Amino acid sequence: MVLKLHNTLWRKKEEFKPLDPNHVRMYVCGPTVYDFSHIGNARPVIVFDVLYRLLKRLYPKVTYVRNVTDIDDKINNRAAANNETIRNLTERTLAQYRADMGQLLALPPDHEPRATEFIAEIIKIAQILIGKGHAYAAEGHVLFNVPSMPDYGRLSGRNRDEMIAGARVDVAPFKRDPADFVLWKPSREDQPGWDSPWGRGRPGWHIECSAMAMTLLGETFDIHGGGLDLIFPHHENEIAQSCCAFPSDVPMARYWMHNGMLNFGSEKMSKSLGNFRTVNELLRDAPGEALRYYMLTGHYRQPLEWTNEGLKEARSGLDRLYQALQASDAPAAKDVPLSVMAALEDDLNTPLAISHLHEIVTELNKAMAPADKSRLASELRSAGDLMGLLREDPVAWFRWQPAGAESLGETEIAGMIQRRLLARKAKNFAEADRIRDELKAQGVVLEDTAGGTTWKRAS
RNA sequence: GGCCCGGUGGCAGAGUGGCCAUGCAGAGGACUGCAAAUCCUCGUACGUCGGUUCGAUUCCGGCCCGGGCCUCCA
Repeated sequence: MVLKLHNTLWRKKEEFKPLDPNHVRMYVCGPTVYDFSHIGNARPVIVFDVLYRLLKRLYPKVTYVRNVTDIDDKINNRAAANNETIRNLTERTLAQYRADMGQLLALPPDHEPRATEFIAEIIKIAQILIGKGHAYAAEGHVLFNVPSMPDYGRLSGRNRDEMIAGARVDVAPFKRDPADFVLWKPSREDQPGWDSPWGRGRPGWHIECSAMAMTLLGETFDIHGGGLDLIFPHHENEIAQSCCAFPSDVPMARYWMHNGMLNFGSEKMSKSLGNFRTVNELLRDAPGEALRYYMLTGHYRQPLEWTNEGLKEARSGLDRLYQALQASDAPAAKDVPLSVMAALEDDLNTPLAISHLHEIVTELNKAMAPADKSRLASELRSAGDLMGLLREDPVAWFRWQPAGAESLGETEIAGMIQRRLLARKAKNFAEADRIRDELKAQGVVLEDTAGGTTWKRAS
């Protein structure tokens, strides 16, 4: 099998061939740290985490970079509104982001560079671009001159004239061309800024990614990922900056991958529309793994509708997998089942991969021989590993409750189960059922099995 | 207005030129003191109108509907 990925550059799937088979390099646009991440923000994190895990399995070395934007006007405004320092806001938000993404079982990237640590490189690239005639300084700004790049618009498939025709943004008087965009802009005294050849200022939005990717991954690398909504202008402009500064026949990255949007009420979930649920609040409704599973039940390029019912279904689906896993504690197999591998290698078809997980479960549930059970359980764990699923202890999975929940303690439950056992032995089923009902009212469900009585918390 | 995506059974969501997705929910059955879990069975799914074809949900075209980008956005 070969890995096939959808490349936005040509809008089709193609075989993945790394520039260096011994070292795959991937860059994904990360968060602007000024507020809680909503579940839509988590989609690329989860999707590219699966890709990262897959690449690590297929290649000897993978370097995954996900940046942190810690210089931005939204940050400035929020810090002022909160009456806290910018540093405090960005540190606090980043810590929250890392905690949330960890709950979603996303591996930390190899590097999480911050824009503010790459100011020197940003200035350097701006200077190179000016030197090559692709950018110019004007009134304390440095602007990228779009007409200087003949094939600008290749990624997003739009040309300059269309953009200007549809542009709803005011054109600053110092722009030579309406499509020109900012590489560097001046800062007022009360705004964060760094000294530069053009005076005290700060970087524009797009250039930080060019600077960080170039520094950590090189002038060209394999995969650049992010949300569909970043194709234009963000990624288009990254390509413009990087390609004009460091000419190459590779448009910055060989493979440009974009995840679809999460919908909430059949509209794109977004901060500006206000129709979002933060990861943090959702973690009070369900385990992070359920959020992750839900995300992977849709193909990453398709829109995915986010609903409370959907989250419940995701939990039920995982319940089935964990239920089956209780048949054997055999460790993960070395090899991932072919069906699952093939699905993931086909442009990360996670919904198909999950359906194969369920097929393995059906087989496992039917298996009688212990050898078959342990083989299938270890296959299931192995496939789960590749997708960042099923690492929890099944018993713990079924006893999950939100942090800080006040409910019946385990010793109390054990005591009641003991009393019920005695009642059952005495054939006092009325009393036994009374205890069952009492526990059920507390959200505890009992299961009588051949091996004894176990309990779960109802979801 | 320009440029892109989509419309699959009650719901979610893959996929394919002719045969099975898968899960959740529902119905019936097996098992069970009860329950849970599990297994088995079931529901004539592919927006619409044409075209290509021996055959189309799958390919092509028109139409209708929905969404995204063009402005900060994952």
